[in-house]
Amino acid sequence: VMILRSRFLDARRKRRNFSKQATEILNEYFYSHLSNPYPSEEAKEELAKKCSITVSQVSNWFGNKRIRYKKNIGKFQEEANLYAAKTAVTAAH
Amino acid sequence: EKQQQQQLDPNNPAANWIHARSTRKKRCPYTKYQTLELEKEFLFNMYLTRDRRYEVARILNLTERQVKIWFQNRRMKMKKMNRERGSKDHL
DNA sequence: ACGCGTCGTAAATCATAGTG
DNA sequence: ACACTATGATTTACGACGCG
Repeated sequence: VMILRSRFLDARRKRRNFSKQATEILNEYFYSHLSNPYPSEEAKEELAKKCSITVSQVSNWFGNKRIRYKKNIGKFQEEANLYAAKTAVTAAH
Repeated sequence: EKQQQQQLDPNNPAANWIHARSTRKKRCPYTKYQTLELEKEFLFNMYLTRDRRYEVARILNLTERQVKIWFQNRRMKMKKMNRERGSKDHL
């Protein structure tokens, strides 16, 4: 019984990558708030809803993104430019 | 004081959100045995008395501070699990 | 002031998914 | 099939703040 339980709990680590659209939304927020990429609880809830993921998953995503971005800004330069251009177009309306 | 730059420029690392205390101890994963014993203790009681904390720390060769923090983290984990278990418990 | 509580996070690590 | 990398989740360790 304990074995079955532990297997079930370990299954939490079974994961699927987020959808392309979800990643798109998260990246848009991240790069448009690059000076302070810390969404409020409310912002997290909104992002979670738009991405169809949980608030915890949004927190995980930002935690991972911040540290990985910081660790290698160069690697994300292209991505940063892409989203900067995208939000610029959106802002231009 | 530090001066903040703009975020509009992609060339700008835009980094005031770089914390990291240099004095912070590097995370060291606990052994299977340590974790198992801590879990058993947590099952017994979610909150430690000072005496139990001293004993657990001594037996597992951890500092009292590490044990205290482990319990704090464990309670947060339980809270998170309950939160997710409550919103939808199908299966 | 002390000391332990929660909350949010950094950083490292884990485990698996994705890719060439 | 098999390395190797990307990515989401979990695990230690604190800082900030609250309360008795």
